[in-house]
Amino acid sequence: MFHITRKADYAVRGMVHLASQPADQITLLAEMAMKVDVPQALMAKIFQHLAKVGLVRSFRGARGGFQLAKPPKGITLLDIVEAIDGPIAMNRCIIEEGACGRESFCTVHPVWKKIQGKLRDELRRVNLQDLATR
Amino acid sequence: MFHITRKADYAVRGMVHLASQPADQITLLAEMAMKVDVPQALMAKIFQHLAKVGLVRSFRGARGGFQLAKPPKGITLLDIVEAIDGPIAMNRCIIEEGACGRESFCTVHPVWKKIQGKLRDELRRVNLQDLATR
DNA sequence: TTTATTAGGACCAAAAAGGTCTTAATAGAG
DNA sequence: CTCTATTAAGACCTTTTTGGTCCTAATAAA
Repeated sequence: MFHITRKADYAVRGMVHLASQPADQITLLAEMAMKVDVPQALMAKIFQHLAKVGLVRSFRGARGGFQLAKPPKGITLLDIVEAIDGPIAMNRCIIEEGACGRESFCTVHPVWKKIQGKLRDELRRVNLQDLATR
Repeated sequence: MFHITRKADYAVRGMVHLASQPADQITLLAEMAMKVDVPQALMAKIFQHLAKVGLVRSFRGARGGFQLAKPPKGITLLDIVEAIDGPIAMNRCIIEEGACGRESFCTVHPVWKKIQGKLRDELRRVNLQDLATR
């Protein structure tokens, strides 16, 4: 239908929550999941991945949890959404090189490309500081 | 992953093809499907639907086929994509009213709304005349 | 009446989305 | 050193969506 996935939405929710906490605080997965209304096991998956790509830091063991890896201002909606959903593309043909075979003459191709550029720009313009509720 | 569906892509291809033909010509489904490299049975489904929503006219029986229902300039990418994929929405919460329960306080909600507005504007800005190869 | 062609709907397979569960690793507290 | 709290990793599952086929009916022209 054309929208970000629920996982990406959940990721954004969680990140906004982290951004709303004191910068050096380590937040429990359980608490975060509960606060933003996401199944904890799924939130775990999502944040494991965000940790792997370097958007958050994770700490294991007792007193463990998550915190932002950068100041909120340095993390954009685009970062989060693409970390979870993969690169934003208006159409398959833009990412899967040669998957279409019509690029050479297709008049729509460059249009998709341009629009997707603008969309990414918009998402890049919004950062976690803008979204934090503190 | 965040892109229009293949059906929407196929629809656009077909519509561009129609726009590239003389205005009053009736184009065979089989020809159109072949020319733009789409399975004919699927193309049939897609154009049946485009006919139902009034973007194309269809003619049954011998010498039947399809033609645009309006001048190419009056049909936009947004028209076609939304006819097939449904309304464009950055996030579920924007269309499925009350499906989220967080709208009242969610700081991201209005952001999704704004960005999706811009995206729709961009898609509305491109019409079939721009895309026709004639 | 025959033939060409779209309409409609049932049906199906593959992929993606959304989510759970189990086990391992690890860090801190006693 | 051991126990406990907590994330990591990955297997696994269910539901929904996507992409597609096929058959039968309607219809228009020759």
